[in-house]
Amino acid sequence: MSPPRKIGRILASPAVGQEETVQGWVYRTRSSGAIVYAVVRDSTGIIQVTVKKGNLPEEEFEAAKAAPVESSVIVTGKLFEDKRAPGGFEIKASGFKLVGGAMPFPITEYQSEELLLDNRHLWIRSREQAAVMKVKASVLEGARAWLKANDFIEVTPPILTQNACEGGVTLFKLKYFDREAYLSQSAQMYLEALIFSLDRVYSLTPSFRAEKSRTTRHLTEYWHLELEEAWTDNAGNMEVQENLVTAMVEQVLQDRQEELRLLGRDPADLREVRPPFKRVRYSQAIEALRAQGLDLSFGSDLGAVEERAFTANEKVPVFVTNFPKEIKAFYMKEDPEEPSTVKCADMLAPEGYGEIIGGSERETDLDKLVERLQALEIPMEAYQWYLDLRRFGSVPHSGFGLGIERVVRWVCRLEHIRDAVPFPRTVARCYP
RNA sequence: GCCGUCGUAGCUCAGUCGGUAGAGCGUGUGACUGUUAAUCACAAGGUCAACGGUUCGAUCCCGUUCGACGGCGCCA
Repeated sequence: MSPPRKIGRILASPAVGQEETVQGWVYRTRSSGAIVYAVVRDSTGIIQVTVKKGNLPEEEFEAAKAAPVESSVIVTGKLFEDKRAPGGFEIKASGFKLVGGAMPFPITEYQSEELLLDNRHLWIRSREQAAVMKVKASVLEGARAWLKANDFIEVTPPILTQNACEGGVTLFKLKYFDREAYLSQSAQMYLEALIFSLDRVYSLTPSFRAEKSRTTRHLTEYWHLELEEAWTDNAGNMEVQENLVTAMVEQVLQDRQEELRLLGRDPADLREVRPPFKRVRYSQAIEALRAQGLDLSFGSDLGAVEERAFTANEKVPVFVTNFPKEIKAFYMKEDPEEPSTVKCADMLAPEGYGEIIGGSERETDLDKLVERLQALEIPMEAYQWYLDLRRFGSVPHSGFGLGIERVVRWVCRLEHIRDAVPFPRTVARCYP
């Protein structure tokens, strides 16, 4: 016997008059005396089940009448087309089996953000949350498919580390037996080591940042797609970035248009995402923003306000390149054509969603690296293995890190990044 | 780290110019054979975040603490 059809399948190819079985959860019930209307949901959709007294055993009718929201049920009955039913079809129940009852569901009509976050383990049953998770799966699928097709090898760097990759960024410290260690905030240095045997590598790992950031684009734990390739300069790496992001978006467009619409994102917006993306030098960006009336000088970083102003009217991501050396990480390569800047690129999502990728060509000169580390007063002991990479057959190489949830936030038009992950970890929340 | 807003029923909120509190939703009971976040009737449900101060009297005024949310900086 074949398994019962999912609701989405039943609605996509309705077999009117045929008996169907639905395994799902009570989404909503209404009762009108001897008729109970139970809207049932599963992972694919919702359908109305009409339960009439007399059409099924008395105790099953009573069970349907009393079933609270989110009770799990198995319903059997024939499918009918009916304009009065939400979605246009309904199942007239000949059987209604209560599998698991439910307490009064804490999430009802109007709810505060706090309650929804406290009850995240239940809130993820909502259609919006489910849609986001499906889009995210397609983003990851699209990324992996493109990377495989382009000869990037997935590697598995450690999460426990003793390296503070970017100096300034705060780390989660933990006890590692009788020593200290940190949760990784970036796999970059490990990926740099791996290119010497594998050439083109990437990793998909959680990254952890103990930043006390209260914003709509920061998580303390997020999924980080990092990539490193040997024999490539910053310009070549930017092509990888725009092609990869385009592939992610294309996969979403292929699989998840219905979910996008549910979330309020018009798929047509995303069809405009194609390489090449616009490239703007930092100095030009500053000028353009000044022309808009913003008060900026060369050397100040682009903040949230500036990023928003710069990309508000874009439909496609934009690269900003050649940031001043002082405001960027120690491992970024100086640009010989403009030595006050480094060969780096930030990819900014359109519509003001902000940075989704930070990438650069890496400094290969050992002395310059040491100099930068000293200037920033970064303790050198933990970096000896990293400096070794410049001592043994150093090659030009470039790479970047991409925040998966930031991409999902943009693609799904989410107000807050925490909705791009089922159980968000932020500065104020580590539960549930 | 900085700035701001909020905490009253299970939930969303109103309210008390300082005299111990109300609505809607949800829940319970009953009615209803075509509902669309159904409707109608009745009922239960409160240490007004915690602690301290002022006061005859504080949920309300003042202070402290805790919690939550929003924004900045920093980043992906």
